[in-house]
Amino acid sequence: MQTLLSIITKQMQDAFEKAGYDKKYAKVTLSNRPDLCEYQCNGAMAAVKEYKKAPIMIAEDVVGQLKDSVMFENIEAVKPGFINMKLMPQIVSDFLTDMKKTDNLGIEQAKNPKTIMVDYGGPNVAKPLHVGHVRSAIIGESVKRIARKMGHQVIGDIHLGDWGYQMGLIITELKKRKPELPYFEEGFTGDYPQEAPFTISELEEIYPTASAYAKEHEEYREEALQATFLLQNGHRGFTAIWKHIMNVSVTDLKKNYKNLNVEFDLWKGEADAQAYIPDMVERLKDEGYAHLDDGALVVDVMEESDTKEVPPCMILKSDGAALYDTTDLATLVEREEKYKPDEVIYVVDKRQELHFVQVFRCAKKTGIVREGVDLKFLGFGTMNGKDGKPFKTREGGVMRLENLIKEINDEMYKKIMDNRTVLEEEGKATAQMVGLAAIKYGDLSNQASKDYVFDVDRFTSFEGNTGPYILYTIVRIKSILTKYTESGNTLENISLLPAQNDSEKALMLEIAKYNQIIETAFEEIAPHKICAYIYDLANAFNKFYHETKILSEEEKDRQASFIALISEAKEVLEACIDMLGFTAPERM
RNA sequence: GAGUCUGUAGCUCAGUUGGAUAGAGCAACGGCCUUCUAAGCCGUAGGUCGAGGGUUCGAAUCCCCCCAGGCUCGCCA
Repeated sequence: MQTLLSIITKQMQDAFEKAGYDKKYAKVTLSNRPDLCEYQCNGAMAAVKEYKKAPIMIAEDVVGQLKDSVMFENIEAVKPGFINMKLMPQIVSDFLTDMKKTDNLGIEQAKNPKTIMVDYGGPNVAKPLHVGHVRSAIIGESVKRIARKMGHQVIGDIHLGDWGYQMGLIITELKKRKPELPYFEEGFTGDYPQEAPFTISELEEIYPTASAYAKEHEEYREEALQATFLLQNGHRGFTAIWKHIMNVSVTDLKKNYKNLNVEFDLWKGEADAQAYIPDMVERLKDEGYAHLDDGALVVDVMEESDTKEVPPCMILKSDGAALYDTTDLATLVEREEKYKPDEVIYVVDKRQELHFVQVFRCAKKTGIVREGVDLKFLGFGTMNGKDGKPFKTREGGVMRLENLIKEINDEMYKKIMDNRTVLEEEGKATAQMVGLAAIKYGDLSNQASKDYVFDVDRFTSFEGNTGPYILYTIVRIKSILTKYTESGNTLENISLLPAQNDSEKALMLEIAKYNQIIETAFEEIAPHKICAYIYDLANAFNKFYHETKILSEEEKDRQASFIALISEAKEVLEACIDMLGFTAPERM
């Protein structure tokens, strides 16, 4: 259904035209002076140049056309030329009633659904997830859910880093430790063991050890590079090890992402792109896009409008090896072939922007993607500690995601047990839900592209603009609804009456913004706008809650209307947090 | 050096794309629980929107120039 804003704008456009002005000036916005009005139009001032009239006169002409409209409780032209509007309570309550009747709380489904791929710029296997991975997962998950809510088909791909030098390092270190394993036996033709020769915790230790050792020892490094080369060229034993690494890692990653309530449709990685590289390289050469420069095979991607030097996109190193430009391009080849996406959104660290500029230009220039495919870079900022520097543990190491989550959950559990008397089991489960909300809301409420400060103390304090505050609001509503039905009432067939006071109307107006907000959040790929919205909505509810005694209301129709109202508020809040990627408990 | 992003209350952040008196939260101070969860609500205080210039009826927002900081700048990913 239409947004409330567009319904009002339509009225305003008619009024502008009837009054003899161009309707392009009839843009209506939310009021920035809630003390004066609910909606405003500033078009009269913009129209001054064209009509050479005082803005207040234009505004009055327009208002004259709307004086008798059933839509407005009050509409007036003010000082320089503002048009201030207050809606009839009936209009607002009717809008909410209509909204409730739709499947999606009024969100218009895309007429031509797009296929959108979300690339999470994947973590490397064999390395534990750390805080750096959390943003990509959280933001990507939310972007995915928002797009789905709008009716698009979305495919999330974790895009693992599973095909580089790191693999060679692990193989080399494993050979050093357990040379007797059959993977290292020349000419071995039997079956390799089913079971991996390491556990996840061993794997997580092997990689950093090997990496550090290689920096100090030249011949070890050479061996690792050689192992990488052999793996990439199909060495049987190494491929078997690689599969073990993948199995062990992916199992562990799945567990971790599950704790974050993050899901991927595809668990593809760089290795999957490998098969597409040779043909792609051949084609780029044959069709004259690629040329040799300093021994490396590159595609120029400079454009005339560039104010700086944009380095060419590098397809093959001078030793003939592929690198990450290559992999990302080959991945696009694969995606074109299998999924034909209309849009690909890369949710990766903003420091990789130049790399993606190169890849996008190269993909378009060489026809790797079809004409019109929208390649988007959603770069996110660094998660910093209180000192403003990249987030570290107290000891100065990299904070593992697992530990971060545990720290938050423990803190939460303590708080819950202090505040309420709940069973241990329920306390634990609630702590997880609230902890996740704290982390995700803390992240998503900032603009993705900016660095932000992850302050554990602040996030676990749970006052003010936080995820737990939102959950708390939902829990309050649930509690009332439960009590209402327990005393023999039903939630069926209750109807919403026009608001009788300011806080009730304010709550209705907030709820009514929902479809508008989600549309904007989708278009701008801006989950933080949803956070800002539900914070306002929660505030509006809590104010209403404070002023209105619902369960003791004696007039039954009025009470039912209150129930219908808060129930709809709950639906909107829950739909929003679902798009942010967390859920609310029954109690907290 | 070049490019790019950022700079808003003591701290952490918004600011509806040029509108009215720049808003929240935390921290500080004061008030509200025999009544639906006080993780809440109400109030006080806190600002030269980094500095300066320009564009116009009107600028945190657009342009120019400085200042400070972050990040990036071909064979790592």
